[in-house]
Amino acid sequence: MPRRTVTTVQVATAPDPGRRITLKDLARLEGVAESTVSRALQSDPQISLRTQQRVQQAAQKLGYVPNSAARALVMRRSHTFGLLVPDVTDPIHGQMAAGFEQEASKVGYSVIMANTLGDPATERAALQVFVANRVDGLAIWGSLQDPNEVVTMFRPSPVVFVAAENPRVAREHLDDLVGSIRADEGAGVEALVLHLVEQGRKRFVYVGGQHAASNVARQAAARLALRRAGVRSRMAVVAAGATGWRSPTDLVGRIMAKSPDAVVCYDDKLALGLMDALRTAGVRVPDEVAVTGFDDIPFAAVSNPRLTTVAQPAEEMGRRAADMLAGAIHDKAMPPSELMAVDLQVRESSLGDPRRGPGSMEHP
Amino acid sequence: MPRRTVTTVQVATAPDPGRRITLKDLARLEGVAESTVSRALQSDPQISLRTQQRVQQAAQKLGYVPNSAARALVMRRSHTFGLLVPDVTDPIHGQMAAGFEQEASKVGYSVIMANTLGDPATERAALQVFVANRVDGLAIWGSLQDPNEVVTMFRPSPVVFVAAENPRVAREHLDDLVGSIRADEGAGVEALVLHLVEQGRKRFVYVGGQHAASNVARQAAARLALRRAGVRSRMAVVAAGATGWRSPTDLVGRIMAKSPDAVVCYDDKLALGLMDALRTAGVRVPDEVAVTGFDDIPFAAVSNPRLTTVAQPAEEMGRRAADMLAGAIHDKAMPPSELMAVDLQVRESSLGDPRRGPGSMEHP
DNA sequence: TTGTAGGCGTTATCAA
DNA sequence: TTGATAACGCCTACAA
Repeated sequence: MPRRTVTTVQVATAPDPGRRITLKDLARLEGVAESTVSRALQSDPQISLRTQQRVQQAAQKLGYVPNSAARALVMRRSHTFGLLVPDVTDPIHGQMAAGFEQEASKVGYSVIMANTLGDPATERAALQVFVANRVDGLAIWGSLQDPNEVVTMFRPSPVVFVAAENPRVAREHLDDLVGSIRADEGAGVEALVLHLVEQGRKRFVYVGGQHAASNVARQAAARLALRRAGVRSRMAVVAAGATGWRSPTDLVGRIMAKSPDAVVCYDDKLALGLMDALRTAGVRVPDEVAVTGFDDIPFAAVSNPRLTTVAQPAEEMGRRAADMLAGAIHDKAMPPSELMAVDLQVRESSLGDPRRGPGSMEHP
Repeated sequence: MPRRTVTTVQVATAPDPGRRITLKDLARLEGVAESTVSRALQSDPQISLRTQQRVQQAAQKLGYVPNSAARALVMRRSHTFGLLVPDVTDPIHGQMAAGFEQEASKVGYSVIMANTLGDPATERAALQVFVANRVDGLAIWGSLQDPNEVVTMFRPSPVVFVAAENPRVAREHLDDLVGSIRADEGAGVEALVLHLVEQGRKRFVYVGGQHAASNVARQAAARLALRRAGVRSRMAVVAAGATGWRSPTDLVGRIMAKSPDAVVCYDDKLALGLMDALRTAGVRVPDEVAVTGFDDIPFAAVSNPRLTTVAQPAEEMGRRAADMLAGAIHDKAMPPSELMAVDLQVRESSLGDPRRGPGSMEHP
């Protein structure tokens, strides 16, 4: 390769290669004090406009990026939120995480995310990491831990429990550093059950998921709604355990043993998997049994048959969580609880009257 | 409430309420030097076992958690990875994120996550946050930015591009701070096309997604495979744009205008949405047209008909990304590129020979 | 309008 | 085996 005349601009006091430029470097290079640089970068009006511009331009040119660890240390603010979810693989958690991250970054916070995978030890470890990082706020979707402990652990940072139908959160009204954001599961399940009853369904099976708290809530709500609707026959309950993603073939037997005409599932994943298993078993949905879900993940709208479900505004809930945290940090207080409206999505999987034979919906 | 005898252990020099206990507090309380505490907590063998235990117990009891900002500052290590994904709402990205986070935390790193939502400005902002946080490594799924710039920006921290069929990444072989993890899309698409051809399919339409690079790659691979398989008729291409989640009804017309008997979709989301739209339009899958996806998200296995697709090991790819970063930090070098095997999942949506009328699969 | 100095909570290098 | 002490990079009184 031929030699060329190269004009290399050697920076005066070139910092170690690989070392990132610091505020001090900038100060030295511009011949001003560190504090001046710091203030100039914050556009502090007590610094002359000329200096501000000069410094800012230099910073720009040299690619200066403030070190947030240093800043966090002195400001006692990490500008970071923690986010604890059971499993981002689940679309509903993904949506929540996306909404949370989006809003957080909009209001100036970055987010450290952790998956618990339903493991208490993992969750404890994650919480530890969050305090080590001195997160300014924490959002938890379906904690396994005792909320009291968590809040105490993070005091004085605010904590918001999302989708927490956890009675402990609601009841104990800890202090104004705890918030909770819930979807109105009761109303959702009631609307769902009413719809099914209107369609002539009578023999209900509830298929439970693994999330203890909200599972219990939905199940209880279903039972209550049935009583209110005047359905006399007892609702059967089948536990799905930790399965619930792919076809839960083994469930079909247990469910069909109850000879139901409506199967209310804990969530959409479970319902979609179940519909697949039912198809394999030769059980027609909705003609023989109606199947419903909860969440309204995107796939519920395109399954065959399309899934009747209760839409939970997961993304919005994530956004609100971030907002609440930011608000709490600013105002030093938080609304203890927020209830989000849910929305019944009636689709093919629950339509048609079982008494009148095959439903009117086509789903070739 | 009756008064009770309460035994309150008043800590000697109680720190400000709300202030977290520091190493200095611990030192004062235990009557030793800060450095001793620091070493004791690290189980430094040059500290007597007795002191180690004493300090560790005190730390435990007082709930001391080291401040990672302070540590990061002095260690010049944040023990943090950055993760940039287009959209965690997408199961395939969620899986990748989950795998990445899981492995990262296993090897001692926490992860700051950012969604770009396909917006270049958002991506730039996120990258800025990552350098501000001095992440020790960065994983990017499908960057919009110029890889060169990104790597320069983060030097000397390693960067790995995941699922990057980005020619710039592959070609330029920047330095040993860049890695790339790709699924073998070419092989996957080829297997897929061959399977379709074997089933007697002849008239192909490729439906493209929005991710420029890998979309082009899959499309080219499909065309090549067809040629190799000796199919003479030209493969038509339809662009799906940014839609692709819910039923892309408008696509159906454009696709069916080509009167295909096989529709190869960019990914599963698109394929599942399309199958729904086809059903609405009265087009039978797979009898009239076969439909295939890419990714093998969980829902592909339970759709009706179940979706033939190419399984991409997203979670594993996420884990490998974290491993590569950790390895690179340790060894100061990185494998430039890693190719992961994909796996053709033949399911109902592509079965049956269109020449022999309705396929043998039932999907009521 | 700008500079000086102290400290945020750790780790690491010296001495003792 | 343990203690002082100086960084790490930044912010903010307080001086000048």
